[in-house]
Amino acid sequence: MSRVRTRFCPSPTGMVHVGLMRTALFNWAHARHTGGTFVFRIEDTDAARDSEESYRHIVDSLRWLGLDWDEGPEAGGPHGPYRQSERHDIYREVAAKLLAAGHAYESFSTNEEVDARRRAAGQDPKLGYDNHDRFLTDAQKAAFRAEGREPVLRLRMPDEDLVWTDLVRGEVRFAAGSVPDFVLVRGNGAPLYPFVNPVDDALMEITDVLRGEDLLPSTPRQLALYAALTDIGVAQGTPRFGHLPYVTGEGNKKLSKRDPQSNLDIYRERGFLPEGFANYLALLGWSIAEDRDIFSTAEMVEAFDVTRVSANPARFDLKKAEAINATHLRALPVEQFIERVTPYLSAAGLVEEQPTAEQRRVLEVIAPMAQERMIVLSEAVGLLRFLFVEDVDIEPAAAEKQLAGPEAAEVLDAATTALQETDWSTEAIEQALKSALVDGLGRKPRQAFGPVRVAISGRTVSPPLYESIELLGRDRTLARLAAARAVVGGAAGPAAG
RNA sequence: GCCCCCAUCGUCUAGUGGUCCAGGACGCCGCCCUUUCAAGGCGGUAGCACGGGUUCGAACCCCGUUGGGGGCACCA
Repeated sequence: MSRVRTRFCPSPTGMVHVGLMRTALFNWAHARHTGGTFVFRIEDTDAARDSEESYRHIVDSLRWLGLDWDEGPEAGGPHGPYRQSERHDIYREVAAKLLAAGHAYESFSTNEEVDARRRAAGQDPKLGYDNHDRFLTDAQKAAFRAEGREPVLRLRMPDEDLVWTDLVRGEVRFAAGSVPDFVLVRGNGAPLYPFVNPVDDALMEITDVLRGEDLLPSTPRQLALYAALTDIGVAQGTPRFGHLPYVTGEGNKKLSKRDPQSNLDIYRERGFLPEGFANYLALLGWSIAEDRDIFSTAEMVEAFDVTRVSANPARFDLKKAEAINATHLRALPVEQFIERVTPYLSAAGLVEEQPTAEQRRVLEVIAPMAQERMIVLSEAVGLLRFLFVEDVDIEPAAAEKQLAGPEAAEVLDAATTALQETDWSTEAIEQALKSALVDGLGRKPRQAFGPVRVAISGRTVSPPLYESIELLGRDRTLARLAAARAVVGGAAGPAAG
């Protein structure tokens, strides 16, 4: 068997859909697993909707996920150009051959005429084109042209069942006659997707076509086209097809472009790790083993087998995606974690783009503790802000929960006293607070440390307390205790005095 | 309407005739740990859509029903 060649051929319109990236991932993994070639092609035959911006966006998304292509835009290759907008001469030539060989014919019927004929025959107009123009005489064609009509080019469908063995679904069969002759080229000469897609696949010698289930009903037409292309020497044969299950959203509907959940960018922006997101995407229809669902992209490549892809639609489950990502996040070496989190902190104005030595020091200490409290990178901003600002804004909900009543005042006062005197090390701070609050005041740990945590971080969730206080330094810590003390109100304590 | 695809816990899946009174993960619930919240550890909840076959034996094979989804353009 020849080397596997897969392709990813999006049309650059609008945003990047997670389902699209799942398709890219599976094609890529299949090529990599088999030691084959991954081809990237741009299907920009619709000038009205395609945009350069969208093209850049797709390229950027592929790179983010780590999906590299062997042939395609910016990589070149022996079968270029890899943008359909630059291949019109090829399509024109192939169309002419198909017409000359009798596989295609000129069709002049308008939709209205087809409709009328269906109705007249007592049939449902939804049946579509009726192959009426298959055997038009030259005189008839000339007459239509004289009327000013421009024919479309249609493929003559074979008179036999169209069957293939789908890589993920097994045998699929469409009965002879159930698919009408379809349009290859418009009246104005513009080639259409059902034509150019197989032509390019044939010319680029694609052996395995993995695509969305939505394209499954068009496969019989492609099979017929392939047969014709093979006959005229444009194709070497018909590729294998594998139809990947839908990615669905809430309910069971296919995740639409309009659903915000379908936009890859929101995951990138929230700080999903590419390897974490790819891991989750892979789980949408594929599994690596019975008892495991965390794996690297390299491990996926090692184990991927298209044949084992599920035919069931897969619901996009944000919770699970987050859990998978959190696992990858925690597994990151600290250095890497810092590197990845820094752009988020810097964008929020908390650290320099190149963190200063002091910022760097703080990050190195806090990173391991922050890492296991986060799901996505962007959460670092909220979690670590208190370490990089002078004064902290206390979240209203946190204040309400921990800074109300005389108990809170007592705790803050005692903590202030204790921290004024102690040595400034994690251990000393721990000792000072424990003896002042737990032993001295007789508070349960959660009541003792809750108010202090809110005072210093402004939130009820923060990295571990003693380490945080140490990093903050005595001055800022005392100032924040005082500020929190003012929020609590009531009897003046030592800090307010 | 026609054609096609799909059918195991709420969700994603493992399972390819016996080792399955169905395994894992997410979620949810409980417990432990504990300096809040997490994380981590332990445990629990919950499923083979239905009906017929085939077979000594069916989650697995066949047929049907029901349910869900998708496609039926001179869009891609």
